[in-house]
Amino acid sequence: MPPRSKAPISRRDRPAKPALTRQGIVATAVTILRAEGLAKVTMRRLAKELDTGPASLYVYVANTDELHAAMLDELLGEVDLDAAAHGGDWRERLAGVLTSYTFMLFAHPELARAALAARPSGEHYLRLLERLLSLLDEGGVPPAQAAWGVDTLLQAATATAAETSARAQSPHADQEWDALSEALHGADERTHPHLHALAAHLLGGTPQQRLSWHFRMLINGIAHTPVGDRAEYRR
Amino acid sequence: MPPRSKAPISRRDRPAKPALTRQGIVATAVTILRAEGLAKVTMRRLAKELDTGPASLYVYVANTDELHAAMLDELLGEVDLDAAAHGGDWRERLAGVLTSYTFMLFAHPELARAALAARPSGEHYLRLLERLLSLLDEGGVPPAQAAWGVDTLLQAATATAAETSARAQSPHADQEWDALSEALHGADERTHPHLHALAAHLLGGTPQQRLSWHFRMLINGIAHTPVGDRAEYRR
DNA sequence: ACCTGAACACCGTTCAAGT
DNA sequence: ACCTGAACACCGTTCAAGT
Repeated sequence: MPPRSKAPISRRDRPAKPALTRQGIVATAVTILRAEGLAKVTMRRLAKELDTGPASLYVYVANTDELHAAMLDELLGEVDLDAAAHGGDWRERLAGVLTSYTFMLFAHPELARAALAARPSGEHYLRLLERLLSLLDEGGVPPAQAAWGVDTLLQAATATAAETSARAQSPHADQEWDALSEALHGADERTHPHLHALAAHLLGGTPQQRLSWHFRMLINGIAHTPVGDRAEYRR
Repeated sequence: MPPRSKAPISRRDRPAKPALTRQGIVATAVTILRAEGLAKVTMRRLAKELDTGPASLYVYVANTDELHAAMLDELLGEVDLDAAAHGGDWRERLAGVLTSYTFMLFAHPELARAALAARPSGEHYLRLLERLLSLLDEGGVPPAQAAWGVDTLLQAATATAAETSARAQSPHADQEWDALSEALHGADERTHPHLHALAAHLLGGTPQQRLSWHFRMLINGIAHTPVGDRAEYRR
């Protein structure tokens, strides 16, 4: 508890200004994120919201990247760790948790990009890791593979959200996708035979279908690829 | 060839200012990137380098993200498409190309983050896609799996570079990694049994070992996971 | 130790006006 | 059509000085 304030009475006409805390800063940042998006969560704006100057924030937060990581951990609290728990096998439940994680990032998409730069290390992140590891353990996946595997699972989910978000956001992103689509459909059969033949497959499928295949594919790969120096492939 | 200039002679004391072109803009951007990093590649700085105002660039480039994508395609020309071609099987050669791609991004790490937001669609990108598809075809991977698979392979490589880059860059990044390391090693055995047991595995391995396993794992997964609505897992 | 005002050194993008 | 000066509306971070 802080000592009783010695501030002069002349401060009386403002509502009691709450003391700055790391928690309060992060909570306010998340509020702005939900209401106006990550672009508006700047040190200056945050300071204004907290009725102080930007310099004051640096007592509690090292820099913008660290702030983003802390915000992500806060949001990780929303992830449903028991998604698809209804009697499916471990793989379905694992995919369910990952899908819940991905959808959370879809809802706050700009944060996904930031998440690749600065991974969170807060309690919600640890809880998520623990849950993923327990599901892999349940499936009998060897510990070394499981440990490296969770990293790749979260990376895939985060990167997918980061990609999808960017496209959904800017009005220019559509044009870029069109450019790729046109390039693939117009691929020269002689110089790029595979692109030419697979254009439809490359661009096909709904985001949901591709995400679902992606998780299944990773789970298969993780379960069947031993850690070790020598390259070992199945079959 | 442009028409002979009608500019008045009074312009004589400057070295002939080259006409703006998209190619020239991207080339200059890459030069600044190599010399000073992506943070210095701003519209204003680029304009100054090209002896014009920032507004002029918007005739050729829609926005900063699009510029980044074009720069990445330029750098993609450096990727060795025949890496590890010395008689290894298709999987080793595939991993070799992906490693070459990843190392290129390690050298220009900030661009990797940007690459997730705006995928390139230039000739070098198409060449890379074509090569990856041909190797998967050589391995007999079914077309639908190969098409979705290349996306995940490039995503994994790009995301890995984006993560690694951020850590290598900021002086604060070390502290963040330490925070995660400490959190994992200090995980409570009762509440987080798997984290506690696997802390060493989670943090272990060299980046090279993990990357190599990652690619092997993906190749296994892609080769053995059929596309389809029903969840199908091996074994 | 914690907090702050002010400053430093910049940004991306738009738009009306020119050629 | 292409190009531009100027403006709009901002940034992150540091630091000396205060309490």
